[in-house]
This record gives sequence, structure tokens and C-alpha cells, in this order.
Amino acid sequence: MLGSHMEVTPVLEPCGDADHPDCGIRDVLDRIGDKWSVLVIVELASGTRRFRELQRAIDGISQRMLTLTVRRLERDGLVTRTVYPTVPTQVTYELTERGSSLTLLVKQLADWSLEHKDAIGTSRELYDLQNPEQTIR
Amino acid sequence: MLGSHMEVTPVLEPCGDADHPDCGIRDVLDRIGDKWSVLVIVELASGTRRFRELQRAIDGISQRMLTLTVRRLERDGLVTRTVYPTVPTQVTYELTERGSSLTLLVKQLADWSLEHKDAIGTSRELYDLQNPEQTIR
DNA sequence: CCGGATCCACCAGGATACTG
DNA sequence: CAGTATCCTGGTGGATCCGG
Repeated sequence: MLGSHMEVTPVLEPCGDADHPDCGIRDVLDRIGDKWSVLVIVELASGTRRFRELQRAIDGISQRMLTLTVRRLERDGLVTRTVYPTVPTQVTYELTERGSSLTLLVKQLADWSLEHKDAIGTSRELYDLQNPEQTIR
Repeated sequence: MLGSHMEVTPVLEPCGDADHPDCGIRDVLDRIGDKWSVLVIVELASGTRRFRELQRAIDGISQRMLTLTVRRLERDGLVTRTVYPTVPTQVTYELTERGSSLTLLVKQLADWSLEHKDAIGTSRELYDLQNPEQTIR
């Protein structure tokens, strides 16, 4: 304990430097940090959905991005894709158990956000007021 | 309960559509879903850090991105920035209480990732094997 | 040491048209 | 209905140089 600065309770392991190149956090964020993945997961958390149902449920998502998003989730084993040989084609998506375990995390995120949303908004207004002509955003 | 498909326990509220435009999850992800924010938060979770210390601790981050990242965190009230009128300038960054509350979330993310990392890797290999010539990633 | 200012490359993601 | 194929643009982030 001869360090030059105060250390606090190390709830988190160091990561991100050359010695500890990967604490795993970036993995999750690369998976759910994109624009649509969480919304798909949230929707599927309510039950099995067809392609069109997902697209209608998620406002603003393009056909292309829904396809890409759902493919990646399938590749990671977070959702299953079931094709029924009907005509026209019918495809359903469902969370796997692994995917369901993610919904718990997502709920934590949502709770934290709702809890601090207002305060953060206030902080931003104050910051922008005290720092005019800033390009931060 | 006359719906056409099975519903599961609604641990998560619906969100993302026009009726429920915002469940708040995107807010958090816009804040910590970027390339560097979490790493900065993780590093600051161990204690106060100077600008150079942060840059050395976080492998690969450019000066510009560290500045931008830390500014955004400051704007949101997640870190405090303290300037000491020495020469050359000395600046320290520290997590606020709000920022510290985020480290709990980040830890959940890291735990989930480490727990499922291997299985996801296996799923991907299997998927890529069964679906050659794919542009998914 | 701590940045700000510029320039630039890349790619996530939108729009559109077409197919089984 | 459930995609695939193309084209195109805005923004993220890297590299570099400069200044207090």
C-alpha cells in the first residue's frame, strides 16, 4: 500500500491494458451494444415471435438490420431459428436458455437507466450551460 | 389469454415500438456501449487516475478518444474532473457516486461474459461450420 | 502533461429493388 | 412471408500536428 493515490474497493478486476487484455466486458457489449440486439432480446423475452412480428414490434428497424441482428444472435446461440416448410415461408425466433439469462442483465440495465435518467439529464443541461460552444455531445 | 402464441413470464416490459418508445435500455447502451467508456469506468473503479495514467492503463486508446470519452462521462455526471493549477497541468478523474453505481452493472456484465464466453465460442464455430460462405460475422 | 483542431478511413446501418 | 443483393451516407474513431 505504498501507492501514490488512494485505491477503493476493487469490485472490478483491472482490464483493458496489455497485461489484462480481456476482462470479457467488451465481448458482451460487442454483442448487445449495437443498435438493435437488446430490443430483439426484449421482444423475444415475451415469447416466440415470427420475423414480421419482430419487425412490427421494433419501431424503425429495417428488414436488413433485423435479419443481420437475428442472425448474429443465432450464431451466438442466444436465439433459435425455426423454419416451417409452409408456403409462404414461416419462421419463428425464440430465446434459448442462454439468451434468457441475458434478459436478467438487460433488466438491470433498464432499471439503472430509469433510476438515473432524470439526474443525468440535469447534469447534461448544467454542463452544456457551463460549457457553451462545445462539440462533445 | 387468447393470444395465438405462448407468452412467458414478462420479466421485461415491452419497448422499442411506437407505443412504448423508450424502456430506457438504449440510454445506458448509448452511454457505455461505445468502444472505451466501460474500460475507463473499470479503471476508475480502482481509484482516482490522472489523464496519462488512464491512457497507459487502457491499451490502444488514442489521446483524442480518451478525451472525448472522459468528457462525455463528465457531462453525464459519472466522473469528476479536477484541474490542478500546476505546471505542467495536472488533471485527475474520479468516479462520482452515480458512476460507482454503474460499476455494479459492469461487474454483472463481466460475470455473464466470462460464464458464457466458451459456450458462445463453440456455438460460433459450429454455426460457421454449418453455414459456409456467410458474411454475417 | 493535457489536451484542441484537422484530416481521413472504415463500417454500421438505412433505402430500395428483387426472389423463393 | 422471409429474406438476399446493392448502393450509399453519416458518424465513430484513428493518426497527426499544434498550443497552453
